[in-house]
Amino acid sequence: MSLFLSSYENRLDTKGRISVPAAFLASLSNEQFAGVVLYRSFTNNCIEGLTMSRMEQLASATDKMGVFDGTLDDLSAMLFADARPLNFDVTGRIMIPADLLAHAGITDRAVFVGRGNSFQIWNPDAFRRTQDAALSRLRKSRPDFKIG
Amino acid sequence: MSLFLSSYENRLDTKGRISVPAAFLASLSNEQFAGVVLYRSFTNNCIEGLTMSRMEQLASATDKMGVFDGTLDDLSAMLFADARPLNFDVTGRIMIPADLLAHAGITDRAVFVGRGNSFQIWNPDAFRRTQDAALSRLRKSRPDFKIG
DNA sequence: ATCTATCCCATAAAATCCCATAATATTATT
DNA sequence: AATAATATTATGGGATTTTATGGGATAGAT
Repeated sequence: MSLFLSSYENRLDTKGRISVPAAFLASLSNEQFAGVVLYRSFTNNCIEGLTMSRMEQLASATDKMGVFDGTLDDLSAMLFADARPLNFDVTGRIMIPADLLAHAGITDRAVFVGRGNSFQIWNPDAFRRTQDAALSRLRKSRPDFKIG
Repeated sequence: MSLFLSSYENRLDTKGRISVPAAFLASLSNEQFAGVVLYRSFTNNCIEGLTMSRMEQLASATDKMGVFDGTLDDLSAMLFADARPLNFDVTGRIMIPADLLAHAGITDRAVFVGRGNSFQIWNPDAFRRTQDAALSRLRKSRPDFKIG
């Protein structure tokens, strides 16, 4: 599966539609379901996004674990109940449900944020704030960190 | 995987394109993704470059966590959000996004600097300065280390 | 009938293709 | 070793395609 990388800011039109970035569409092109699955993040004021096949992976993972782990069971129950499968239209746009937009504080613009195997959708200002906070946290905790 | 070695200074054209050095293209020729992944260096005023397969390694390493609670390591979250996958054009050029150029202070020329498994892209003057500084640091710490 | 979602098409901006040419390096020839 | 011939690499620019976005028309639900 190809990764979700980078961040793309797009606009919601008057009908509430927003273009899924072309790079993300490419990552989703070999999925059988022509769309994405969205749900409210449990930890942030943002929307979480997954592919349908990843959703299915989660289902089979909880099948095995759920009986032994109460917390996991609660979480997955919540996730499945909350999840919204959304089809792309012909030009690759989706309509994000109003309650998700409200949860993320999104009105007219939104950022699609790559997270590797998943992605998030943020209010642009909120995202910038969180990124800055994460960066200074990183600099404080590992001032000498190296990548690669 | 073959290494990124040596440094090559190239010019950005009016459209913002720059040729990836032929030696680096050769190092990337057996990658499935015909391009590179760039991101702002967190520690220097330069751009970091990786192969896509290296990015995928990182993704599978972080895949274990964060499936349910959305928690990723700050570092990998930053990386995924910041990483720019850039395809080569037919002649082996890329377009470096404007914000990366700004971060590295690059206008019309840039140096591709080999770093073994990764590489960096620098403003030529800034690179020379850091190289000189590193060299004199080395000479100070080991007074018997002589070149030329 | 009114709202809402989806299809369909239009358009502007930006990215990419494709070909041409300049610069450099490499090889062959004397 | 010097020079010519050739291949490789870097760069420039017009033409084409992709991408994000806007909006009218159609169909289905309430």
